[in-house]
Amino acid sequence: MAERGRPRAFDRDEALHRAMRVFWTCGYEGASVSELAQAMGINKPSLYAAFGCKEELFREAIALYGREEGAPVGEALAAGRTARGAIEMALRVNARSYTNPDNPRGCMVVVSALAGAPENNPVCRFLAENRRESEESFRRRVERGIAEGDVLASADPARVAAFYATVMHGLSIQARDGASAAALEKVVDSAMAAWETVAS
Amino acid sequence: MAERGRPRAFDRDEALHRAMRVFWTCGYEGASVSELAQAMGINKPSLYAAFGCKEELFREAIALYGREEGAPVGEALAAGRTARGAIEMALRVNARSYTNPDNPRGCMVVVSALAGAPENNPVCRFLAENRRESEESFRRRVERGIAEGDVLASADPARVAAFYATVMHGLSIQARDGASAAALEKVVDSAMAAWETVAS
DNA sequence: CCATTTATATACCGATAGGTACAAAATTGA
DNA sequence: TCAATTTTGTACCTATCGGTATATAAATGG
Repeated sequence: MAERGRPRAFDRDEALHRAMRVFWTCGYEGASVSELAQAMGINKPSLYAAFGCKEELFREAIALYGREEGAPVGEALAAGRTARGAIEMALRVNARSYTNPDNPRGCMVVVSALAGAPENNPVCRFLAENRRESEESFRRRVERGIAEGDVLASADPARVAAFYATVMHGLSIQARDGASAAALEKVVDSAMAAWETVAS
Repeated sequence: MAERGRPRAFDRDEALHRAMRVFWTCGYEGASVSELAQAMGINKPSLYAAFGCKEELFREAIALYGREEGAPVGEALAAGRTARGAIEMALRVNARSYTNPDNPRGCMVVVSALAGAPENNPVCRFLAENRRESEESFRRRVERGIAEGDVLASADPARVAAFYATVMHGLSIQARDGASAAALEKVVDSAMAAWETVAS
């Protein structure tokens, strides 16, 4: 069970956290491997030995981001007693996260690779798939609301999900552009005002 | 008045159009100067002689984008007889543009440099400023609506502008992720349903 | 026809990109 | 103690990055 060779001298999880912040700040293409290694406090061969390649490191960083910043959103969605309350809480959790002074601005899944060189298309598609899944989770929550009776049976779950996903993604841009937490909360207020019409 | 030396063998405007499409597709960092020159049908020295440097070429491309894709939005804003109608039309014009099969997906100002390497921060800030101006134009249109009596005097123009700017920016992400024109139009329907509450 | 001016294409610049070879160091099992 | 295994740091690889020197070609003014 014990490890055989020379033990790793750095904390893999801590290093991944630091890499995540660099990608979150600079984006996938804007973060160089040298810069990543420096921020992680290791040399490049250690980085490659532990994480494979730049793209694999990025995918692990996104997975970590999902666990740390995305999980509270999923919990809010699940915990809300109505679909409306759940989606509102999910948006508010995001609004706080996007403007948290301890974090880079906006959602890492939105800001780190919206466009890129042709050879990096897999990274862009990976993030797009990630965003699609967020919208899916909104849709499923609306479906659950219909099943539980807190959403009209005539509502179109896909339409509701598309609208609130659009607002959520837009919040990342506003956050990057310097909007305050209070400003984003007001945007959420506005978006929720459409609920009765959107989910009808 | 006549030009003195050897005449330029390419159409500067046509070349700028082609550069714009490359930046729009790949983003600022994802578009290499070699790739740009190839798409423009010229060699790199011609590119540098005509446009200065990569960043200047990008800024000219954004200006061209504003003239071609942005102008109809400004016209829609100005032409609408009410603030509500004007903003709705602006969003619909964008929804069409973002999903136009002849164009790359989404708004070039949103997708081409949301994050980047530290040395490219000026480009990111330039685009952020561009987006801020879009939001400003929404705000001014709401103020005009108050002055003309089609918006309640109690409305908060900044709040209305922030909400619709958020939706507009979110539309770019949805478009990049493959949403259809019809899907984006439905999102606009949903956003407009919030008007009475947001502008009150 | 010739000097001047500007654009062209080729070939190149130093710097950095992502990624790795290699030898020394640090651990384990025997 | 010693072979086997893994990590470490240095130094390096090729390819490409943004950008340019240079010589030639094509125009104008005189």
